[in-house]
Amino acid sequence: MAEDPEYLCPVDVPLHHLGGKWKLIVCFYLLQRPCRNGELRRLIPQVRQKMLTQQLRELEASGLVQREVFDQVPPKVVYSIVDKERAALEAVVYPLCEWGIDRVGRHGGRILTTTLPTDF
Amino acid sequence: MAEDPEYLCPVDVPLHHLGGKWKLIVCFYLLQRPCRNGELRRLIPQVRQKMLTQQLRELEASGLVQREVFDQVPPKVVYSIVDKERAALEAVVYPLCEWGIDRVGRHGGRILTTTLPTDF
DNA sequence: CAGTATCCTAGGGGATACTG
DNA sequence: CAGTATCCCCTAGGATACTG
Repeated sequence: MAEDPEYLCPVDVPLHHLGGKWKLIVCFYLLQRPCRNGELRRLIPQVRQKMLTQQLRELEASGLVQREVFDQVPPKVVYSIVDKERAALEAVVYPLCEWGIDRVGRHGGRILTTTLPTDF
Repeated sequence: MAEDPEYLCPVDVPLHHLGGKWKLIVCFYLLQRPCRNGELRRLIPQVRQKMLTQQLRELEASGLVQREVFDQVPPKVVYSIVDKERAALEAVVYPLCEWGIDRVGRHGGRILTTTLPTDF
């Protein structure tokens, strides 16, 4: 995540910005709608708070996710996809989703969550 | 890489099969044309032989890459994308490439290799 | 040429506890 | 609620050497 890094080839770029263990999953959910910290934790039960925070910060540093703090008690923080990056991000995440769905169809496996519950 | 794994969400699937440090990069080059072991090593100078072999084996296990051995001296081994998976793989790798190229255009950075030299 | 076989370490990431 | 702060483990992956 250096200033002006050199990438070996084009796919190297997304690898640097989305390569974390949880980043794509977080983006998958945030693309559906903005989420609070606790929502993301419930959507991704296996992730630890530390990791979630870290990955969110890195996505923020990449300019893909924005963090909005509401100054109130109890605290409220909402994460969302940066508007300007949404289209580009969708163009990369959706094909990944389709590949995933297509693949389990042809090779087996089970996908637990495809869409995000609206009232989560 | 279990038999019939459970995936949290659709992007989780590509994460499991393409999530290695070098897999996407290897696929990027193999999508252009079949390559020998040594070619891949020269194309990806940072990768260690051990890692290259390991990632290739995992791609093979995922049914994405096939390994052809020519029984001759000196040995010749050619890796290539499995025909049936090519279209699906392209549908996911190309958008990643475009995102990469688009992103360095808008945010800075330098991509060293975009296309593979034909006579490599 | 195309790999194994060892050895080893950095840091990614888990668990638990605490705070504004 | 939304996080830090520690501690610690483990394994992905690096370095080096050897082989059919």
